[in-house]
Amino acid sequence: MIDFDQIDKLIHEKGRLSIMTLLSTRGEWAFQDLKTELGMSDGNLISHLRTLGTAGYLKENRDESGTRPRTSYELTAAGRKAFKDYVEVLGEIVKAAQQN
Amino acid sequence: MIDFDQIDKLIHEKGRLSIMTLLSTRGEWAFQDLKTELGMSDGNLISHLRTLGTAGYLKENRDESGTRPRTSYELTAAGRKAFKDYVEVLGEIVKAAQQN
DNA sequence: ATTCATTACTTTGCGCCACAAAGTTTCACT
DNA sequence: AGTGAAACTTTGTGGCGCAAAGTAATGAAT
Repeated sequence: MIDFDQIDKLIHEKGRLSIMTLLSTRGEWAFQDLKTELGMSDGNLISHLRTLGTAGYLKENRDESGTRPRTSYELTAAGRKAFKDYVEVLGEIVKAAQQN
Repeated sequence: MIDFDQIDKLIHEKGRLSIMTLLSTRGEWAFQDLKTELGMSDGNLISHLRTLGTAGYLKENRDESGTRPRTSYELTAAGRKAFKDYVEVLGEIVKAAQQN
């Protein structure tokens, strides 16, 4: 049987799942780009980013050099690993569902 | 891009996802069997079943013939369809994640 | 020069809901 | 008769997703 308990609750949520997926497919994302791409409100987005950051799944890179500060985000090694493990479970579910 | 908005929130939750997966792979499940298999508390399990039932994703079959009542659950056509759609999105995420 | 808009966030607050614990009822066994 | 367990149901609470409003700092318009 699939071990549903090993589903990472931090990742298994629409908002954070979409963030993790984006970050896993492209190296770095600026806050505004994430917001535009995902259509999330500022508050919602930052709270999810903070949750993932606290978990050690991503790190923020604040760029003060330009005229405006720009914060961008990328996955840490731990984040990449956690996402990989999570996706593995998804794969099992997909496989199980196809056998009916 | 993957359309995360089409992720069905009713299904996208550990407890209900595990229920839907079980029901999709085998025809009928009794309450007790689900409980044993998933290791969920009675209250949690029934509340999820109720949520899925209200959504029209499953129907309960109450069997009064035996010495004790036994309620078992199975997916409706709508439930099967919803789960199929949900799994499709999962498949896209898995595919996207493998391309890094 | 000063208002207005926009970027780039942060803080606050509400409302829902996952989950467990406790309650209920019906049967079985001694 | 009394204990125990199966088969649920109800209740309560803590946590969290989400949006709306707030803040600060820059840039454009008049």
